[in-house]
Amino acid sequence: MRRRAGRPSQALLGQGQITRAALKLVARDGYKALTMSGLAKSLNVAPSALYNHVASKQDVLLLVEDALMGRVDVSAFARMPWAEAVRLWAHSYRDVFSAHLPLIPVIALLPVTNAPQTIKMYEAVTDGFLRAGWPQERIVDAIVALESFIFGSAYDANAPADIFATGELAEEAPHFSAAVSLRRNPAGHNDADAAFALGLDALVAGLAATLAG
Amino acid sequence: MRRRAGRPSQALLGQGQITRAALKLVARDGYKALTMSGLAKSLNVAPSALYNHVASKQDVLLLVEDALMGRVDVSAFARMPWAEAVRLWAHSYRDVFSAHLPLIPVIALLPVTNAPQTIKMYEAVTDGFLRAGWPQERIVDAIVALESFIFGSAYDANAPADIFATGELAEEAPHFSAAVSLRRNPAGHNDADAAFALGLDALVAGLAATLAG
DNA sequence: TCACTAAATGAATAACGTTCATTTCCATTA
DNA sequence: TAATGGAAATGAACGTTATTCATTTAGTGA
Repeated sequence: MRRRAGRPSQALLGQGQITRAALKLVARDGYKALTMSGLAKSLNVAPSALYNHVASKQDVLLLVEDALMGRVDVSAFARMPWAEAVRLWAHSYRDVFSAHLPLIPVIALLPVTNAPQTIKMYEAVTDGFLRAGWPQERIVDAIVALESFIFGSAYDANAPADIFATGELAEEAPHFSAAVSLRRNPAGHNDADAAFALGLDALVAGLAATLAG
Repeated sequence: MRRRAGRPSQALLGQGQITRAALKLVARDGYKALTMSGLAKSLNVAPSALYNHVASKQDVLLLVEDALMGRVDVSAFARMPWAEAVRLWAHSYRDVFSAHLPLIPVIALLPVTNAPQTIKMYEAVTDGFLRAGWPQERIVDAIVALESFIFGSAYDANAPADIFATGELAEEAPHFSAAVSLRRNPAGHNDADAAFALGLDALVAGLAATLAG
């Protein structure tokens, strides 16, 4: 299904073009606007034409997902101690997908086969774990644990500020309501960032202790 | 919008009935089958009749979500030390929503107002944290961090076994591929459970250290 | 020039959530 | 008893959605 090399004219569509158009569409109008019709229109093409290059809309989401994985910064693993590198990677990972929540089920549930950027990222992270002395057989579990936290935190980063407002039922949950109203964080940090930092520090410290023990 | 008390016959629909029917439908045929038409049919009613008791399908999901929150076991907080209670609660929480992935965006993004079971759960958890000596102003962040990990782990629990199969690109990620193939866990535990246990232990230990420090 | 093929088209379909005018049926009031 | 009011059910309709299919277009190689 790859496109031939020597085909100068009439080369309208391709997976690359579709991916770029989808990214642009999502950046401008969000995922609600990422429809096959809208995508086709942005490429000046009929919706059905997309199906010559892509098997389904899921396929489009996979292409977009892999492209975004290339934006996750793994460079810290090559130049920093493990704990600090994990923190920087996790922050970058969360920030990228906070703006792409609908992709999280795709990442979390679909095989990485044929997702080169995704595999590349995992390789860089694995390298960092190996250099830190992690035993091969625990590395994937550790990465999965960190990823689970990151995905959940990406959701949390998009939660409205009043998500824990108890409303009329406040009297039935006095301790929780009090804890919610006392939740105040350092200037410049919103609630989601504080919870993310707290959990990430705990997770990294706990994993380091596991490795040492 | 509450139903009157003395209305014996003709009492066809109500939020309670809708919630129960939706839970039954999902348990039998999954979330793909939870459509307004299917839900109405299971209640022997026209689809439009549902809108007399519910504003939207989102509303139905909210009702289901709150009902499920009642199934999360928080009893350990009343009878066990903090670390062990958190572990049991987290396991129960993950297990409940592993079978209800489509609800995770709903839980993570929508206010808890008018979700009594949800608020009840948070109150029980908050109580447990208070008894363990946590300062009020950190409790919500700690719960949010744990929840983020739990939601992500619920996704992971539904991932196919071959999710990390690198396929044709294995040569470009040798270290990762090796780590994936060495990922083997004790009998009776699948991969997702091992990663969940590893991360949960690390998170709990790390949070305990934060509290102590 | 002629076939072959990749790729675009436009019409069509089924399923979805949702709206709305209308009707039904019960409980209350006159 | 008869009339009234209102909650709730109906069935038809609408606008989107992803996806399919037969058909046409146009460029390439023989």
